[in-house]
Amino acid sequence: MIKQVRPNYDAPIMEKEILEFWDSNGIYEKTVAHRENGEDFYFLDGPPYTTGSVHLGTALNKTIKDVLIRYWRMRGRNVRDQPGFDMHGLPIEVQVEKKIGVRSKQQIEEYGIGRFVETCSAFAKGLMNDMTLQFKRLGVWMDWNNPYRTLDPQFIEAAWWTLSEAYRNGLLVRDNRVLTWCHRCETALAEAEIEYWDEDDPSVMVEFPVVGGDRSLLIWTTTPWTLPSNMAVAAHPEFSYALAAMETSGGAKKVIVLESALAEVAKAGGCEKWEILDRMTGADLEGMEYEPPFAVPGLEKTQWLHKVVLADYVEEGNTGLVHTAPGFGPDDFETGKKYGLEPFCPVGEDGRFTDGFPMMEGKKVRGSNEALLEDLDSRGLLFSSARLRHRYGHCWRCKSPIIFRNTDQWFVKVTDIKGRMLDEIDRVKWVPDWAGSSRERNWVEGARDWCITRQRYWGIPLPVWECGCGETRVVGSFEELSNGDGYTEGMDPHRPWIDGVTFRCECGGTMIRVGDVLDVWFDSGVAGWAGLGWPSGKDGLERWWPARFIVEAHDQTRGWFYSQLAAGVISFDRAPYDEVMMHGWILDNKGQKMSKSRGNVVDPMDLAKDVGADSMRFCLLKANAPWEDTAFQKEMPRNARKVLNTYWNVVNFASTYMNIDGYDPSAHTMESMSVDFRDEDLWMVSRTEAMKRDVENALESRELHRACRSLENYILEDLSRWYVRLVRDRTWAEGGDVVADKNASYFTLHYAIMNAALALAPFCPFISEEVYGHMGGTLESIHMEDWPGHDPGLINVGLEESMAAVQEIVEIVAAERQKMGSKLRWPLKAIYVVGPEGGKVRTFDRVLAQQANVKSIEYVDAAPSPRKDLVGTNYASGAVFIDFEVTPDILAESYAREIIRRIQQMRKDMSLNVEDFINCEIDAEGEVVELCAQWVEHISGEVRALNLVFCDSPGGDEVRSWEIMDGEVVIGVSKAAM
RNA sequence: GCUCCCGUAGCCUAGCCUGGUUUGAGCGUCCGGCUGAUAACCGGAAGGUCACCGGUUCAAAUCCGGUCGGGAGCACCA
Repeated sequence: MIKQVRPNYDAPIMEKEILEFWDSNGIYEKTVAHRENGEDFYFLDGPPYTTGSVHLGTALNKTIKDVLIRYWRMRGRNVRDQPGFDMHGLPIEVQVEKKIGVRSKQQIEEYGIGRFVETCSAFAKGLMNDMTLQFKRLGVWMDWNNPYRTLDPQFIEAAWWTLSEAYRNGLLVRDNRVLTWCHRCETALAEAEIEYWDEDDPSVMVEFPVVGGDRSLLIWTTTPWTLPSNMAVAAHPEFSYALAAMETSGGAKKVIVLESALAEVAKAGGCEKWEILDRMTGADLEGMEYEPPFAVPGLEKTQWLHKVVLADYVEEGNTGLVHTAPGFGPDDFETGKKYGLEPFCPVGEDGRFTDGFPMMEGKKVRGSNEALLEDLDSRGLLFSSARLRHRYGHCWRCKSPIIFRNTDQWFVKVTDIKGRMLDEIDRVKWVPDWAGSSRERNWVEGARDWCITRQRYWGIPLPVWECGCGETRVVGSFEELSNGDGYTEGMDPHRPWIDGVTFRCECGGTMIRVGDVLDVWFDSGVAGWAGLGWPSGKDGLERWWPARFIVEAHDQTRGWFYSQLAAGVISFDRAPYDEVMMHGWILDNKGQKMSKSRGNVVDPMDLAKDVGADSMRFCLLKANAPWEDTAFQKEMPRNARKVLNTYWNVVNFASTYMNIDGYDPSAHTMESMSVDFRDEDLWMVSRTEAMKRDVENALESRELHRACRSLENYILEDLSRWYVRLVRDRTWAEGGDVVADKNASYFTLHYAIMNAALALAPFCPFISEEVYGHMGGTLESIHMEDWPGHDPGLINVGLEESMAAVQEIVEIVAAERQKMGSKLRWPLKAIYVVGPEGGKVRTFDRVLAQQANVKSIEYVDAAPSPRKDLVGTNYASGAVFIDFEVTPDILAESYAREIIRRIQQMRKDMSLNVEDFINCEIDAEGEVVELCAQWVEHISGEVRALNLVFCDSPGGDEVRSWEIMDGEVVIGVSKAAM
């Protein structure tokens, strides 16, 4: 049976009720169970980092997932929809540090690693719960009671297993390299963890006096603090260098620099003239020995120490001679290796000088710049000193400037499996195609070995144990771990507890775990099997793996798309997904990234509170192609709400009258109604089938914006603005002879509303549920329904063309009326449709007459002869002539309709029910009364008046004076006693 | 320097793959209308060098090449 919906679309309240309905009736669980025999479909959720609050981008992300999952369920699939959360890592650690008031690793260790890790864990879980509530409010249906969490022991075991596979295949190695380092977090950082912005730094040229000569090599640097670690000077073998004599502010100098840089160098040194004394190539300089800028006591003298070496990365800028500190520069490190220079790195993990450089021991490196420069200056070695603004890297979490440092780290040898990864990119389906063929491919081609170790606490512990004898063991399961000393059943595998587990080495020594934890980017890379309980159980993997579909924002090209690809190739020699969809970001209205510091953040929860989650979802989806970034405009949610509100109004209209007439949708079928359909009903059915076809095609091609636009167009144009307008009269017709015709319109209206609800269900799960429940849906929830496939046999192109022509003529008539000052309420005498297209229009004769409000329509081959009151207009496939002559009959009908309109307004103002009867008394000028005489019966019928009389002083419950066509009319209305 | 995406009205965009009426919508603005869906709704008007230049073609917003601008990523940043 049909239940009337509440008159106003109050989405926030309605949605809360639906959430409550879902919750207390276990609708989600029942829907999942409903499909348990369907085809298995492994959807894999990319785990959001537990920040505690869902931003618009995350909302879009989960909305896309929810839409597709609901759609697949409607298509009968048994979708695995476990959500995930990324819960380890530096971001949580940094927040916890702030919370408990510590600022360094040393303080954390004093606080106790165990306490610290437990705090991180509890903190992350709390944030996860906050986010879960927000996702639920947005209508996202996932298995919220059973998320995979990267902090779970089972998840950790899966990561260990993957690393042990990597080790077994020679893809996990320890290496000594120069890497980006955060001195505050005291850990290595990956390139992805570095944020760049401008920083003011020294820009200095320093003289390195050549041993046994009167000249100096001139180098340029922006990091004076690396000078104590200088071990060589690099020159390009083919560049041309010059020995030049200069008269500088610091006195007469002889320097060796790149010849082409002489002018710049001289300018920096405050000298206008110079003389070139000699020329040489870089190769000629090789082996030239110089005095290091700082005396470093412990530095072992080797063959190439403090000599000019050759390197072809040297560029033709600055002095052309590059200060080389193998402990602090990736290139320097490589050069050092080539020349047998052991990296000298007198800087600790905390970014302070060690006793390796006693002069500055204990001082922060960047803070030592000035003192070092002063020292150089006092010795006459500072050739020039300036400041430079340049892009500099910073730690993504604590914003400290990063430094380069030479350390031991563990690497996944991505460079060894690059070929396989690229093959897999080709095999996987990417949406859009270029996300894979260009973007992901481009990233993988340029990828370097992946440094997966971090010197921190809150993360998956590196499962590597080492013995002093050089023996290494990589643990791949808890079962293997249980063989260790110090293992206890059910122990938390996090630090510090895991650090207490040791293994007996074959040499008799003790194997101790390497203290590092994993880069959090590695965590989520193994989600595809970690969530399935692998490796401790294999059923899940065999049943579900690999993931059929994943979808994330484009930043995951180098994040999750990549980490999964690498982990998948390592573990299973394939990409762990079949289809990857990429989506864009939600930016602010100017196209800038939303961020707290910019103060331009829009909170999805506010939108849900304001216009409802359905409107929020709909506006995000319809705004743009999913893979494009969207500049969020504040009117977007309001516009989306307008679409849903219009739909709601249609349902309100339909449910009101169907309810009054006791219409039972289950008593009719398309077949049984077929004899009663009017052509406009068949037109509406045709439009409905086309809409379903379009929405389905768009869902299959992941063009969700097109699906939304089809729905919007259907609801606004076809259903609301046209069909409802057409069927109004039929809806309130009364009497036995109109029942069949009315039922045909009800059936069609109901069919349209229900199909719209079904097609809308994945996108706007709340309003569709509410409508379904009120319009006689037979299942407990619309989300258990099957997808409403379309019937091509019901699509009638000819009928649609006819209707389009009629709509066009109605628009023309309306436009011409406006020009002529003729209200739609006043009937027109006639219109003439000229041209061969008349036949098309004729199908909808009645519709045209009614909607344009014309008394007569004539189809003619040629334009009628011109006369007064006849106006002609051309349209797409013909012409229309409108006869604006006002006859007494037309004037009478116009008056009648004006009066009807006023009485209806009064009924409404009096809050009468649609079914109530009234009595009317009307006072008007004699001429008007005369004209209306023949219309009294019609007026009475339209306004449900039992008695309608003209008199001099009208009375009633409500009396009002109106101005109609320059004359005064007084109308009195009373509710009639029944 | 390299790669990718984007550029259509004041704003946000459709159309581009697959060339073909006068480039469509929405928002905003102005004017009007309608109203037994009504704290709604509808119509009309103004507003476009389809970023620019060149090419292919009978025909280019659409295909090709280049330029400029915006964004993202890579490399570099001693």
